[in-house]
Amino acid sequence: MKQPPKRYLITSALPYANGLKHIGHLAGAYIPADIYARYLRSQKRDVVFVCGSDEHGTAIPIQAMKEGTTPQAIIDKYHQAMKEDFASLQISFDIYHRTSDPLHHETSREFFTYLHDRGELETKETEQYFDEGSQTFLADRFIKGTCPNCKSDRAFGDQCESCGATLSPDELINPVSTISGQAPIKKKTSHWYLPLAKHEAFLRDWILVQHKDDWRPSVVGQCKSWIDGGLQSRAVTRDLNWGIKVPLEDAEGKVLYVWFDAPIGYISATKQWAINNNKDWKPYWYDQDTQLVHFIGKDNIVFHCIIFPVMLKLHGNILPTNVPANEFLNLEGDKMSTSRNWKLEMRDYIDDFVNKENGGDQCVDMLRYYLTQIAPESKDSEFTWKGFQDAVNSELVSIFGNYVNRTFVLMHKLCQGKVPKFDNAIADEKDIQLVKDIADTKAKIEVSLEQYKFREALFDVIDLARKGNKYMQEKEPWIIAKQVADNPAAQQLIDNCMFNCLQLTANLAVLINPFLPSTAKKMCYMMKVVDKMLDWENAGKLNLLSVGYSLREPQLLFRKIEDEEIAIQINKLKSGAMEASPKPAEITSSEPQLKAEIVYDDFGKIDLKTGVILSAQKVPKADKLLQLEIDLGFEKRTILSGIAMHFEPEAIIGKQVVVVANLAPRKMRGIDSNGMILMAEDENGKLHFVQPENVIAAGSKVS
RNA sequence: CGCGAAGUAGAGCAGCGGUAGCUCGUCGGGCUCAUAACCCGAAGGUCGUUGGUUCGAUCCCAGCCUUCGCAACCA
Repeated sequence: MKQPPKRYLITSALPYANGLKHIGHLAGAYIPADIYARYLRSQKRDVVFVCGSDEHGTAIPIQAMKEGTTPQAIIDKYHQAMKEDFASLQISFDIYHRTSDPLHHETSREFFTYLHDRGELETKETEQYFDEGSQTFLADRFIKGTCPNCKSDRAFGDQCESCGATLSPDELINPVSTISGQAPIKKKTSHWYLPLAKHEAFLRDWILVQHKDDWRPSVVGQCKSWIDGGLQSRAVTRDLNWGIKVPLEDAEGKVLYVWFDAPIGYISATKQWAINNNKDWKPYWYDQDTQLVHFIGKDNIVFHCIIFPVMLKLHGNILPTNVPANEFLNLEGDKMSTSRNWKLEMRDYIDDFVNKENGGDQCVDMLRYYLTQIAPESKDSEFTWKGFQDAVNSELVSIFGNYVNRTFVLMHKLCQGKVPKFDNAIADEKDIQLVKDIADTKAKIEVSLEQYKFREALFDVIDLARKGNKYMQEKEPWIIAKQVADNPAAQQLIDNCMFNCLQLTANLAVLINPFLPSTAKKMCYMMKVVDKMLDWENAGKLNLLSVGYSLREPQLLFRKIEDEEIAIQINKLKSGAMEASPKPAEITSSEPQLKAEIVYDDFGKIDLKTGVILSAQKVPKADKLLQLEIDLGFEKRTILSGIAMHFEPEAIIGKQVVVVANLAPRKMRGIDSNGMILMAEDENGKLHFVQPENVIAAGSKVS
């Protein structure tokens, strides 16, 4: 067995301060990290658990524009809100910092300067859109235009809002600055880049060889994919006036790119924590005997496994020991989405459950329980309200809560509310087995947690309660109680059983503590023991409650979730999504989406001809494209059409079509396309050929 | 298209070369200390698909299909 490391540094992904976070974030990066941190603390390990708000980047000023306020107001608002939500859900950060803090700015600038001075960064000059009105370079998101794909005018420099296509600013037709409304000009700008390719050998060895077996397969797999795909240099600066100023003389108007400064936030958070607690932060980032673990979602793998480690290596820091990235959590059968309002925010749950009269800490633990139980550790998983109800009612309440409750009730009834004596002389196999089960469970949980298998570990805790229920059922002390009047010696059988049941209850408190801290606390209260009993080393012991010690009356650990409650939630989710989704029928009726009026001459420029499809085949390396051979009567030509998703190549041979015959040739996927086929799209997005009513000669004029 | 991950009972997952397991749900029985609960039992799967390697494959190999993801807002 390896020696445990001297200290642990645990990080959760820095949440971006442009909105509230949902339960997917919670399940992916915060609850697992919190469980891990609490587990290590209960073992008295040296552990620091850091997080904070990520407050730079283009999206913050955009959110400010949306809300009609300043970027500073936005980050203040969301930083505060997120901090509160995490506290409500008892995520036990040792510090929740923020990247707008001066200490972080200073740390990031030092980091950049360190790499820059050692020549680890390169500069490149590129042309980017520049808005003369506001005298700023435009981030992708600040450029609006017509989508080359669907012709909608709701396209931005990064993505089309209408068809969802990923775009680059250069692809936009008629780009316009969203700041000034003017057309932007191209202007040269230079930026600093991190040349990742130089570190390929290091990454290969470190990830694909050294961590081949102890990192999650999906993490290693993705890294391999990126490394094999060729590592591109990545810009570490941007032209923006929101962020950390680049600490160089000739860098006016440039800031560090948000992904560069955000992970450094882990370091500055550690520094701030050290200041607050009079500690030294350096060993946590420089001493090889520190275990650094990043808890993130799968979308963040590239930053935490490739880019940030390269930065850390160049800067002389330690590298992460593991990056247990989680997959995604879906909600009631669909992906979570802010724009479609299909989501459950942490705040919603807090308001609807935790802050309700029958809520409180038990509801925090219920959510922590369910989210851990369905954590998307190896593949995407799904949150459903019915699943939440089932998990709480049939596992937390019926198995765990009920075990504790029946133990307490019985102890008060049959043992005068005191911890009875255990007589070894009459111990039987079942007693021995129970003791063994406790020790085994502890060992099993330790193994699971060391491997970041939280779901399995939690299952084993509940399973131990299940075994407790079974033990009690088999011992039937309530039956034996009826014999005591005739045979006083039988009381010892009851005492033995209740002694074990009570010690098991104490053990359950220790084991459940990392997962459901409030529940563990409540159990301590009932057992009249101090929180120190929850130290991990106490798991497996059978003397946690002393003989003769009188315990409190039981209180229920969890309440049931009623059908109405989940019905309300499901309704809320669905009606929220309805409001967010634009109703297609209304749009078409209220604002007929017509383009600007044209004159006949404009139309006359278009030469439409009928044609017949002679052959069709899929274009390699393209999802949507079919390569068509069209007979136009006077000539045959090759036309590419983006209809592969709708038609099988074989099925459309011989079809009549209408072709824009004088469209300028355009190269797609290396093949020249000479014209365009007219298609009609129905309300379902399905495509239909536009064709003459009867079969007519190829090459006929259409007007 | 390519790359990564995943496809096992109604749901959620485990197994990863030797005649399919767990939890929840369903059905039946038992019990009654307990938040109408707990305990026991049963039903339910041609382990995505097609080939191959093997004495033997859910597990190894190859092809295919489906789902999710794939670098600059996003766990």
